[in-house]
Amino acid sequence: MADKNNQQFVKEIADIKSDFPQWYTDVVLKTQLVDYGPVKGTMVIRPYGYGIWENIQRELDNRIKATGHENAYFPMLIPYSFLMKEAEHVEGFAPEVALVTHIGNEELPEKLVVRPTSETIIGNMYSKWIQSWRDLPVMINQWANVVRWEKTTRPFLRTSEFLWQEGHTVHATEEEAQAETLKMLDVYQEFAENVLAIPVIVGKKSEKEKFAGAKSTYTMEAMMLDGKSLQSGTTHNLGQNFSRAFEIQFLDKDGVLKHPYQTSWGVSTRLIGALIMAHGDERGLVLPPMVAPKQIIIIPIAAFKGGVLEKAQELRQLLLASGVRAEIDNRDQSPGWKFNEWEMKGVPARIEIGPRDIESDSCILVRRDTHEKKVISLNNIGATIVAELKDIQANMLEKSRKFRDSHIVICETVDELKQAVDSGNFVKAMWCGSRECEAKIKEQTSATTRCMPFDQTPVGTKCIVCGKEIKNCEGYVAYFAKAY
RNA sequence: UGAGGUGUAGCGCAGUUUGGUAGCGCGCUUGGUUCGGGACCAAGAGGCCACGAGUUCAAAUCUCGUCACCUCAACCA
Repeated sequence: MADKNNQQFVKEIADIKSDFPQWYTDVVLKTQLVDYGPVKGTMVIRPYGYGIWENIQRELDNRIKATGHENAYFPMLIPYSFLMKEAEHVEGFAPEVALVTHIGNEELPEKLVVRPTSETIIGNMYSKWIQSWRDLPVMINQWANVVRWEKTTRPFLRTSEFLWQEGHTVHATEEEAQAETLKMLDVYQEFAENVLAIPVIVGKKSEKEKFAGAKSTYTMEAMMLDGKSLQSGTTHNLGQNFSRAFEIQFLDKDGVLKHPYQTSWGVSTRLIGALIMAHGDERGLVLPPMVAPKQIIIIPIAAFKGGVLEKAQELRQLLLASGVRAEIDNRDQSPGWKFNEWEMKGVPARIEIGPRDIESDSCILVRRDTHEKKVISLNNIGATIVAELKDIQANMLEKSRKFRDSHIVICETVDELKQAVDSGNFVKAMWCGSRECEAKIKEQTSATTRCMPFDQTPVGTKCIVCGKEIKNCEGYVAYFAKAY
């Protein structure tokens, strides 16, 4: 386990703001969340990193089921012809799909794609499953891996293969589909804020940024510590695009054969990247208690002295009984070494227990988020720790929210916008909605349209680019930022 | 694909200018002393110097070629 050069690591991450991607990569690798795979852009998620994903999965799966969805599984290999059925979809995905063309030495009669997303194969099945209005809605979710051959990759943020959850629903009416699209965005937002402690900005994607094949796409955008935006989850209203392409039809109550309306929505292992970059500090990761694989690490001091280890084990049992994920680090290393190791890995709090504490029936608690150190009594320790973890979770969200809110700038000119995004801010501005103006901003500032928030209270009267008057809902309030 | 850079021990690097047969730090192993913020002593293990072909008595080092990776640009639900 203890096989990394930590001193070097601390030096490397000393200046977090000036070289964020490097810091990020180092944190990811040195904390042993992930390893590079043998194929370019693939990653091996190590047990500690996977532990985070398991907690994310559990919490999110509960929420997905609570909103009426069921889990299912569809094949990884999809006939290439399926992908071609929806024009925008194939155009969007074809450049980055991996193809299976041979089995052994024999060429396949039809190429297969390794799924980049499952709308097509699921659409194909839905066309067989759905006949009547009584079959609707269909509310299915899948936990799976997908492959997208991006040109450049970064661990967790953009990898050739990643794990995700994709929901695919079918509804009788357009209204129901739109309601589902917005409901799942709500679920994602609540999850991001209460579980990941990451406040997000939600809204609608521009035409340019929407999902290939969707009628409209909604997003939650999270601000990273360097002021760049990370698209952390999306929900799509697919309209009838796929139901027409895959000939999904149902006989409605009125006796008319209709194409149903569909949605899809997903979040991925990218969320782990979001956690790292939204909460990390100069010592490494900071994980919110809800997703931390270990919530409390107990470090025995002078464990070779009689009674210390026994006391630590007793303490751990008390915490386990209170539902706290607690572990003892009894490795043969100095205490200081262990403190740094577990801080780097982001464990929300640690407990030190040594001969002095045992005498006074207490222990020392050190929080990862505030570095606060205090003596706590061993009496009723389970309840004390549960409350403390709850406070850490809340404090992390609060801290992130303050950071985000203080890095949103309202701008009225492109120059202002450029300066603001260059110094690590999100920009809120008026936009006429034209593709030309959107393209100009990207060209001149390298910032992109992140979303049009639901709250459209105007922050000006003219388009930030072309200066056109915006009135009567002809334009939008939009967020702009550099993005990962 | 455009421009630049790097390949030497598990990780990070020095050595290349001026050719002489392999080094440093961390990590790892063993034994001992330690343990409340990255402990110390001693003894060890570990390398086809990216690959290939030249030049030379002699190549990590010089020449030519190949491959891989990284950064920036471009691309990126």
